[in-house]
Amino acid sequence: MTKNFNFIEKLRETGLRPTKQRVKICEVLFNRDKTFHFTINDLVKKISEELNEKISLATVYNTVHALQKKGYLKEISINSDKSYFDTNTTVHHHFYDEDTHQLIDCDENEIENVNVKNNITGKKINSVEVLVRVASDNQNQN
Amino acid sequence: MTKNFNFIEKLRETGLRPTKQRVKICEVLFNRDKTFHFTINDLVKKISEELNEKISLATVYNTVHALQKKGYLKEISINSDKSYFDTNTTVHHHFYDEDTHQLIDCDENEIENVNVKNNITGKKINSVEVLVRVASDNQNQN
DNA sequence: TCAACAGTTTAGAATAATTATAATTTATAA
DNA sequence: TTATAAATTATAATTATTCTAAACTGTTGA
Ligand SMILES: [Mn+2]
Ligand SMILES: [Mn+2]
Ligand SMILES: [Zn+2]
Ligand SMILES: [Zn+2]
Repeated sequence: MTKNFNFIEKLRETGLRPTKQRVKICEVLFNRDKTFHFTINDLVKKISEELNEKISLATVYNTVHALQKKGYLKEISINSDKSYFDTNTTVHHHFYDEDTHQLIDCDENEIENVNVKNNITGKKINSVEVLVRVASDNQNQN
Repeated sequence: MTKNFNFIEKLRETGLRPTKQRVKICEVLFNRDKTFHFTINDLVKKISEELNEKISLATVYNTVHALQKKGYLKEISINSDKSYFDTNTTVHHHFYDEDTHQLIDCDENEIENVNVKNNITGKKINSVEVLVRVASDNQNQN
């Protein structure tokens, strides 16, 4: 989904009824310039900040999963206690800021092609992604 | 912790009292040749298979976290609904089999050094790890 | 246009992983 | 051996997520 778009048409095209809730969620997610990395909770917060209406938590889950299934969102796992989603659905690499718990896309040219020399027999490679964990310089472990 | 070891001494050295439960868990985890990737549930299952005594779930959680804090275990996130732990605590890469949900270490030479050209300013890189997602060749998406 | 029907929303219950609590037990230092 | 702090345990609490089932809405075709 591209920014500044008629999400009603876009949703209909992919077989999702363009309900009020879905259109609103799409606007929050896709009407932006940069990739958006979010948890369900982040999204719920954004919705209540940017919109008047409130959308039930179940609907936010339903819609995010529907959009993911249609290929408009991608799930990212960095932290096992909650799911992150990503409006950038391409195979790409991330920085993860361990201080702020923020995910940031790597630019194409920041990491060169990762070459996997041997694969597991009988399996095909679906994706090769790099996670770069960063933290502030003055480390204070306990 | 190395295999075939006196875990009583090893635990004491790191300031953990070598209780019966901890020693048993260490034996299950570290008396093996290959890296062990496991969920808490996997470990509980292994314990009840390989030992007579039963160890409470709370103690398994406590011990795994204690060992992790001391640097004998590493937490891996591939799937957001449960935590994986890894007896290989070095920075290394993984294959993740999306069919069987198995994590497998990459050999050193299977992926060459990943070069991160730009970093986020003010941050230091803690780790650079690759996740290769694989699945059986005959894909059946829905 | 508008009824019918499938698809969607919703509140709330259920589930599952994990963490907290608080009483009991154990390891160890004196 | 005893005192004390640390660890274990059963169980309750928490949190993210999914399920349920009733109410509601978007769409289709008469
Ligand atoms: Mn965690
Ligand atoms: Mn998942
Ligand atoms: Zn991203
Ligand atoms: Zn590993």
